[in-house]
Amino acid sequence: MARILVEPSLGEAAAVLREAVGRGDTVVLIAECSVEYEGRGASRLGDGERIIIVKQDGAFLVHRPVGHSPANWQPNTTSIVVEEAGGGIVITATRVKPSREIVRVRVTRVLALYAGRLRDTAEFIMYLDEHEIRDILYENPGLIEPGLRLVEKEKELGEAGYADLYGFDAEGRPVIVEIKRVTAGKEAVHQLLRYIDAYARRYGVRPRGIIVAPALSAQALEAAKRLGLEYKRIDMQRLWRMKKERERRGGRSLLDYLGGDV
Amino acid sequence: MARILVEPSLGEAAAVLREAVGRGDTVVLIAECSVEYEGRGASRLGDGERIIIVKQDGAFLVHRPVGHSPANWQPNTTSIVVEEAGGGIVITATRVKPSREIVRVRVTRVLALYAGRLRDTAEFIMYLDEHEIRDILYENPGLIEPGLRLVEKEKELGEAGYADLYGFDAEGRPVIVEIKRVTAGKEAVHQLLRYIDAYARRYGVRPRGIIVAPALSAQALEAAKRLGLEYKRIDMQRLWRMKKERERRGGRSLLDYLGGDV
DNA sequence: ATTTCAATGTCGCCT
DNA sequence: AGGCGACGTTGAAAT
Repeated sequence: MARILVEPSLGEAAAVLREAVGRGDTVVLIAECSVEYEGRGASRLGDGERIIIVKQDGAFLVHRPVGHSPANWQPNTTSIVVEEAGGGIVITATRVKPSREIVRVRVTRVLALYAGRLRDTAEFIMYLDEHEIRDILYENPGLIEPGLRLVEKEKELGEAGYADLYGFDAEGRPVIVEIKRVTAGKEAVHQLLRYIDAYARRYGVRPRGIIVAPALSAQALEAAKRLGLEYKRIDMQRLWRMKKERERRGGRSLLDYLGGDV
Repeated sequence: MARILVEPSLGEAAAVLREAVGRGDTVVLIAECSVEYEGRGASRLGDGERIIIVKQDGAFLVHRPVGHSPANWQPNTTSIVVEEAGGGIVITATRVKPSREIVRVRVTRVLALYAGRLRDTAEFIMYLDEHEIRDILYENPGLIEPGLRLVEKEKELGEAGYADLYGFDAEGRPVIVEIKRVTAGKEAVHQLLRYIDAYARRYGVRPRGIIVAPALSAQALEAAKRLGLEYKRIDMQRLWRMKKERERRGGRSLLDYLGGDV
């Protein structure tokens, strides 16, 4: 059964907190606290009013009243210990695995507390990540260039890594494609260059290299030009609309909707 | 004044929620909901019990009862709109800035609601980030190599970027150092290579290149060897101890305490 | 278990 | 405002 406390005493809050954590329930605290972290790095955060969350799998979060990301956290906590010490509640979340890391929260006042088991079994579905974009382009090479024939996804190129797409253009020259779903920077250019070089070393032919992205930074464009690499702009919104259209109409090819270029 | 509601009606919750959001207060909802997102990507999440947070700067989070990261979120929301529709509350968090993005939550049942203004003005201090490590190494070049003399931090190398450290070894040869505070991969090797090449082009001398990191992946080590680059392992724990020694802050670290009590 | 790469990455710094 | 690189990045997939 869920428990909700409004401005409880620290002792009361500690008791409910300890029991809930022991049962593996979700706990949400609105509380004044300070936080220390030591592990890969180290941090200190003085007193303030925050949202503290202990999840059912031991995930631990301290959120300040502003900002998207937590001030401190612990992803897969091996142990969460609740103690009363020095007129406050001390919550210690310890993780050992990749490296030993500790988050310690000292709670000095509790404004509100929720403790209970949340039921959430729904499936989370994500659309149009890079993987899906690659698949769409692989099946519709005309979106990149007329006459392009793609023969491989994730082409292995030794220590250089894996090229997103590989194929041959209308004139039979090998083509390597690097896809970015957001504005590409120069690291994308250098990544593509590594693939090109690895390919050239292995096959003795320098392939064309094409960066496919919704945009390319000025410096990256400059670098690409200088290095003989190409850039093909792709409209993600349009790709998204085409995907939805295709799903709605029941599995027709994107090529059916190709008026001109993308 | 803070408001806390326990299993309120949807109308009651909506009213409080709307008012709190309008005032720019923090709102924490424990509620059954479904979530849709469309923007750079798109996602769907069916009904389940979750923690919904609206922060004072408009940051918006939907947390499932497990996992460290939010299922859906909105970092810097331009607008948050609360509506009652179809027997539920619809919260729409819209952002326009980098690209138009919408998160829409349909709340079907509210288990608990907190709304209030949280006061948190404390400073967050982060220790041992890459910047600080660079400074420590700059002042203690012997940690990298005996006889090393460092002359510049963040050495500008044109379009290649900025090398972390630059100096000369005991024999007077130029040295470029790339620092990674976690295990370095091959992108670190290639990054260093870019600096080396840029330096060689500009000064007509090929400098030594040293990757300083707590570890180097096998492939990266292979690549470094082949490319004539060097690797110097650095013990982050030791650096941390040196830093504390240097600052003479007094008081032992959390890890020391934990090491003792286990 | 390690390595690699994408991410609705976010965040901060700097131009 | 845009580019760039770090992050206690996290997370997932592949080796």
